[in-house]
Amino acid sequence: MTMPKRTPGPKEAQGTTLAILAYNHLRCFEYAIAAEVFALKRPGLDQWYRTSVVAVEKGALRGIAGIEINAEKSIASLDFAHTIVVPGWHDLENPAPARLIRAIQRAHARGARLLSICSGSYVLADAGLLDGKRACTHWLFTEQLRCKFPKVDFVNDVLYVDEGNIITSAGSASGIDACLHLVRRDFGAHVANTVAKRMVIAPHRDGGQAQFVDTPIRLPEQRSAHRNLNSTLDWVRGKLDQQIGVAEMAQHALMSQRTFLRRFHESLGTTPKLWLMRERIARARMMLEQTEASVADISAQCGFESMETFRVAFKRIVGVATGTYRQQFLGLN
DNA sequence: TAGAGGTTCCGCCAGG
DNA sequence: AGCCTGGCGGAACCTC
Repeated sequence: MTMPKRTPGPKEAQGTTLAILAYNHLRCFEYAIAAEVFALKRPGLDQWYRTSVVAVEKGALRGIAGIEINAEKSIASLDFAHTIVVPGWHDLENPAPARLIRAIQRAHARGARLLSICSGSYVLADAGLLDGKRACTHWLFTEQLRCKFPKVDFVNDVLYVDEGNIITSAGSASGIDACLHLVRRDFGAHVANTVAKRMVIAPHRDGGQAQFVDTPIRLPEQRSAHRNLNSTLDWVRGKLDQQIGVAEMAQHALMSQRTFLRRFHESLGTTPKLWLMRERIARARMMLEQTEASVADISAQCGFESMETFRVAFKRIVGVATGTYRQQFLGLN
């Protein structure tokens, strides 16, 4: 995943009208991801998205595998949506209808946010909204879309790309990561974690889809290495307040440092240091949201050697300063 | 902001 | 021959 260019924080949730597009040949899994995250009632929360399904074509819509969808709203309602979710488009040779493209362009022009899942980025690229921006799509389609839209910087080593008002996600399930990212932006890490917990998934995955491309079946000894790695990650998570180096992690995983780095990258698509930094920052976000601890205390409890290091790392990864982040979160409640 | 010192990452290569 | 592992060295990065 990439660093968000802009992380406006929970205040952004003031505009919570969200539209999920539905069309014939709809990819139901991606549609269901958005419905599960955004449309499900969250009784414990004061604020949540007001979600509706918007039909691109008239009449009952047919998703893949024979599912029929009767959407309550039409394209005209997109003019009132603060956020529009575009599930995977069914056919890269067959562009989205001009009415939809125009509605999406209008929405973007007035500042609405767009989130695409999988090949949904084709629709956004076709609308010209990704020109000059980084974006991603399913790794199967990356080359095709690069040729079709040379002005778009399609990357294939991430789960999603946050370009502020436009978020594009990679292959199908990475839509979950992108949707949770948006929830995190709007309502904070605690709410995003709660949603993830209810869905029984990890609140945040590191690495990209590169790790899923042509991955061979693991040999028994590799599975054993994978188990060691998981156990080491749990071990590290249990002592985030302490200084841990790659050498110690490798020792715990019963591997040489060099092999540990290889296994780590194969499994998580990132480096131990970067992973550890994100784990520390994730804990810091939770503490900023849920406790009144000082920044100095949080810095120490999250394993940062100095407050300065903590502040710089937090700003780099989250996009805003610690104080601003806390203020924005408290301002929501 | 610059620079020193430490750490991490990765390409290369030899050995099993 | 092909694959995996681990050591080495240098570049890049981080921290103070």
